[in-house]
Amino acid sequence: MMGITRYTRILALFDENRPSLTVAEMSEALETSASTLYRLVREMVAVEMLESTVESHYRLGPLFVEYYRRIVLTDPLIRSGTKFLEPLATQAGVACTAILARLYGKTVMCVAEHRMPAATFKTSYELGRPMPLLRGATSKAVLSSLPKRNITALLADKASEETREALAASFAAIRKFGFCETRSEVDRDLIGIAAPLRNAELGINASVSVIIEARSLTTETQPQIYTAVTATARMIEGFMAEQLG
Amino acid sequence: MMGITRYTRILALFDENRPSLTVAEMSEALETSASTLYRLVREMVAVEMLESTVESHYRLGPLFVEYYRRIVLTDPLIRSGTKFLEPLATQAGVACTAILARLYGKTVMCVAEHRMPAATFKTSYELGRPMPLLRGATSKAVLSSLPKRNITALLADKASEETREALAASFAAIRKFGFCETRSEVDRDLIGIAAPLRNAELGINASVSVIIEARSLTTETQPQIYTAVTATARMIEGFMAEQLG
DNA sequence: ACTTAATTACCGAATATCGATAATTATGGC
DNA sequence: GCCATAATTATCGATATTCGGTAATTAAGT
Repeated sequence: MMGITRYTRILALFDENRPSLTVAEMSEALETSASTLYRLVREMVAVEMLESTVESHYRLGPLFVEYYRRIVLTDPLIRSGTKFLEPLATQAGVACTAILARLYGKTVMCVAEHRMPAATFKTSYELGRPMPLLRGATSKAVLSSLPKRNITALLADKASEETREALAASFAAIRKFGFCETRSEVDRDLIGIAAPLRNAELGINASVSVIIEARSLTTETQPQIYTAVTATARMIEGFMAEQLG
Repeated sequence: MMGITRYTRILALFDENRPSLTVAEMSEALETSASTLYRLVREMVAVEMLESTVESHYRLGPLFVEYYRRIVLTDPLIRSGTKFLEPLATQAGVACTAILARLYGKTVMCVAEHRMPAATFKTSYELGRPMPLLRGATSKAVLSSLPKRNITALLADKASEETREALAASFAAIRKFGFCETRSEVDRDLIGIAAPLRNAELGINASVSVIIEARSLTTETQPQIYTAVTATARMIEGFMAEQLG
């Protein structure tokens, strides 16, 4: 075993379906001696990546809440964009969830969201959940504004020649119209409408989107939603630029 | 250098005042060779604890957003309690911030909050920020419901003999009345009103509080606030107990 | 394209890790 | 509160990894 993966292998065991584990369970899952795991777990508890709880189980610890807070306080996109999500949802004029997502290394992730009480449907885009790169308006809008070489690097192992060309065409369309709309690409009967958002100086490639039910999109609501999304994107970009100082 | 602290020392450099650093800056701050730091940073970028950004700076990465999500989805307290914060704030009937905090190892930390739009004042209790153990209604309420031996262990190195006795008395009072009220102990001219909250089977020791401005607490508003806080605590405990299955 | 800075590769000495076993400390049941 | 049992920590030698200096490579800015 080597490096930081000693620890991240352990962390990866904890998720929605497995909120807590014993050392014996980790030992089994990772095929590593209990002796070693007790030592690693002890280190992780000391730095609060894990916490010891009842019945010799361990859980994720407060370090993650603390560093999430640090990200919220320091990330230029989150700082500039979060406050516009509620107004965007209102302006859209239909039951929707407004989200802010960004490219983070090789994944697109939702970093802030505002769910209207009326938006009762369930979306896959959830705060902190890594999303597919090539499906959904949110992801496509992010990629569309990337320099070509970054796109090729990202897609190198992901897409065939033809899908790559299809994607290039759709990215060109997004750049032309200023937004992207997809239907049922991520969740059945849901539509995503997203506008790209970037700041080259800060190295941020992102998008702002609204997710609505397919039946909410009519010739009447359409223009209002498109305008709201693209206008919000420009606004957030403006605020990010101000933050440079 | 040894163990996990190799990595956490680096993470600790990132905060509100230092959103991003170069390897040279880390090298300076940690008195470690750039050669070593480049290797460690590379590992951390690979697991998304850090992300590489413009001008050879590095930032905190998406792993923390992802694991924060996992905590939100799995922590019994957060799952049971968050939805009661908004009703609590409304029931309190004055401009307030409602928070859910818990003992996490050796620190009390706010794990969920609901700020009323009318609550314009600034509080030190913020999501993810470690709080002092011995000051403020929120922390005291958490400690008051702890078994005596745990309290002594926690206070071992923190308090003198006399403060320990004073604390023991205040904890007894909290247990008797079911809630705790402090004034200007954490933030000047702010009052915290907190009720303890625990579930022994889940090993959770927590509290639910409202923070208000001192002038909001009158003989008229008082009973309503006390009732709302203590009733909410009972309710959340009930929901946590249900989650055991 | 060219210059400079950033990042990775390489390598020997020093150090930490692994995991089996033994010792200690919590924990749960009376 | 005491005892049995499980959980956790300590020990230790062989082995693998880390450190950091320097060289090679890659990326960035002009």
